[in-house]
Amino acid sequence: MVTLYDVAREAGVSTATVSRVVHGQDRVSDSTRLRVMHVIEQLGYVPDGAAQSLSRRRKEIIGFVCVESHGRQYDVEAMNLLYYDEVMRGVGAAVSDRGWSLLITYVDGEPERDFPRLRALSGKVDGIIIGQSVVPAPVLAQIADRVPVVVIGGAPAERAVDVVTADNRSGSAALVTHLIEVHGRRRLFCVDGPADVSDARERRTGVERVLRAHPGTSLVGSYQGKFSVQSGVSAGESLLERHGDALPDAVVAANDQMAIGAIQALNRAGVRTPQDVAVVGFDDIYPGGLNDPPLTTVHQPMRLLGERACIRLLDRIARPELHPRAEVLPTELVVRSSCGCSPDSAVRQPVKRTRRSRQPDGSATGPPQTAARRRSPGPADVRIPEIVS
Amino acid sequence: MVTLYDVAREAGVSTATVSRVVHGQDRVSDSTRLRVMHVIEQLGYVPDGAAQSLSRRRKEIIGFVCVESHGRQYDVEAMNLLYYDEVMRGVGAAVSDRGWSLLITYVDGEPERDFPRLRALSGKVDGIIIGQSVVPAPVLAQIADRVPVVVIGGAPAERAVDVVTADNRSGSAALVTHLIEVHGRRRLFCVDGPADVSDARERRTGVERVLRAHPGTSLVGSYQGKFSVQSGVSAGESLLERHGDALPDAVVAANDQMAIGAIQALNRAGVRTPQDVAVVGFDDIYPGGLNDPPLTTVHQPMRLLGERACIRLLDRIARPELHPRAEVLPTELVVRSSCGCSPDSAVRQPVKRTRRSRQPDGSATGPPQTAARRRSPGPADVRIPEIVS
DNA sequence: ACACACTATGTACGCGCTTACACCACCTGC
DNA sequence: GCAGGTGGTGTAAGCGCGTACATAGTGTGT
Repeated sequence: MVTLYDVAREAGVSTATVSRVVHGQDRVSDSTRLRVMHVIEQLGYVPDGAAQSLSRRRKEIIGFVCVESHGRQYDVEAMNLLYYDEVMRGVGAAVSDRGWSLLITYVDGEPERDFPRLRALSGKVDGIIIGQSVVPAPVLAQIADRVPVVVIGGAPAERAVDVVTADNRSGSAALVTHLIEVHGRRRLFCVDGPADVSDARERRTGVERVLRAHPGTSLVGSYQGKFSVQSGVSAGESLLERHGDALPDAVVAANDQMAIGAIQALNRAGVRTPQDVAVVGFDDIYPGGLNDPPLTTVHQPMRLLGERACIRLLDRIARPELHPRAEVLPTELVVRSSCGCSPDSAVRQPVKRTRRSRQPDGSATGPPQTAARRRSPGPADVRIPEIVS
Repeated sequence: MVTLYDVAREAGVSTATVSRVVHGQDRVSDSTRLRVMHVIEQLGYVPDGAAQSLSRRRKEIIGFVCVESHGRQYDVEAMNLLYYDEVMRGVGAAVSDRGWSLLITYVDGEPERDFPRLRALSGKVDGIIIGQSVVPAPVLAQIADRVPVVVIGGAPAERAVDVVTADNRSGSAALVTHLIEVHGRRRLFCVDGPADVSDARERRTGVERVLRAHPGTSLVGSYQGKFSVQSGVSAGESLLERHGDALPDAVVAANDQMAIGAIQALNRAGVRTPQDVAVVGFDDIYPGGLNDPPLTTVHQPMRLLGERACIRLLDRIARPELHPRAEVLPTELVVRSSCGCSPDSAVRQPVKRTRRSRQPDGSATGPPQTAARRRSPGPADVRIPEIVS
């Protein structure tokens, strides 16, 4: 292994000078610089990351905690992972823009294993990004006590850590408004997410609010799923069993996976989507557009979520005295066919904030600049046309 | 920040003893151990990763290089990433089983940016896993000169680095054999992958070998795509344009994305799959099963690929004197409907090695034990039934 | 009673790098 | 001619941890 000392000796300078050349900030005479650079090239010197971290007292690494459904359930749950993959890419992009690195840790929901893992992680990074409800709150608190933590998803004012989340409530409200006002749907069925996931609760709240504002509409029933395709299938079966005689005219699932599962179950029973029952999802994962029928859903800006979380985290690392904040990112309504719209009228429509949530620090965070700047061009900016259902 | 010294002072012992307690390997008296552990708990001590790495002369981190299509093309290419996400999860699982960590680096094909990034990466990890053709060979060679490197994918005997790959040739051969023998297809069209990706070349070779063995069959034409959905659409359009008067009866795409794209293009022109033209893919990415019609394809064991690559890498790190080897993992034929089979007869069938490839070290590597052990239960083990086309 | 083995613990150095500080040579202005 | 810069470079003290080696303490056999 080639070290700084080897380079220094070979170039006839001190280690300090080599270090200065490597980082190019301090003044070094041109002749010395050239000589040192030549030796570096020739010897193939690459600085040791561990030594740099130790010396700088900063590792320039951030940790990302990923959920991992192990073993048997893996295939069934596969799509659940799509969400985190997307977020991670956002984090990855933001991180490498700044020359930092990304350390991944997988947890599988087994506290015996997960806690030591996260604990060890906190000694290897300068900050951690984690999905909401990936680990229990007390564990999170212990970790957050050691290094800055940003939580992705969840209700804005939830915790004493930074939160970056999508505007779940407005998103599902927009979706239900579309079902009611454009397609005249009246009798809804909710496929909810797990009770301990506040994203899921927020989405349900959005539904209820719209229902309350529209006389003549009602919630026929609901089913609590687990965000998996399989639980969507179960939801569909439960729906058929309990309300087979008087089906609702729309199913609102708390995520795309469950919507896809529900469509499959209905389909098998001869109930057609969207003719008999409209079905909508949430998140806008990739396969949703490939589904038959293509899924109408709410786009959650997963990549941006990751980017913002990363930026927020780096900010906290640079200035630890800052108070935790929440940042709520806008969503988009993605109209495809499973709501009853014709395939031709596929559009994406930005969802406006229905109501500003209170922030932990009392301020109301608007959409960050990058939201608009980074949003992909094209369909997103198309105005919503007259939709013929 | 709480250090080893703080713990030692507080517990009234030396740092050596604390270190021994933390790692639990050397003998320490029970009373001392308990006292130290209590102090550790109380102070919330977590060892500093950088210091450990430096001191041990081993970072216990492995690097994974991920491709990242930036900007505009992002949405279109999205599915391309599914492959690496899956592989990465395999690597992640193997890595954390052993208590090591995973450091992710994204490259975007811009050598100016990529090379310094990889160079820096090599100073932060003990070894690197990278997809074939992610970076040019010379760059790879430079990196491999510094730390052990395992390449995922590619022809077995390709390089002076370790390779872990799926049996592309046998896989595509099995697919084409199925099309010919079960469905009586005779006139094929190939949608190839990029010329510099040897996975793609291998698949094409598999097709040709089967064609040669079956008199009366022929290759009507081919199109060179880029592995993206969009290029699959282009392939379909090109096919219609050039062979519209006498369509082939089957399209063999080098990956699922292009197969999906081709189906879309054919569909728009009123050509039905599989009635008019059968279309098959390769890889078995998740959305393929959701496609309309569900895609017949070859399952590439992406997760296992990641696991094996990781194990191989750790082996190389532990014993650097080992020679590079290639490991070829078996594939499975996944029969769904796009080949012409009925939806009910969906099966997965292990693909046997058609011919052993020569290995760099002269040995012929059979499927590793874990291949069979880890393969998910259920459909994979079902015998292939009589298929009615 | 003494040499020896064995266990429990402490001392101190090195891992490779950064950086505060010291130093030297040379220049400027009075 | 000399104080006071200023630019270029070297010296050396850590950063937090692991561990080889030294040491103290406690048996064991003769």
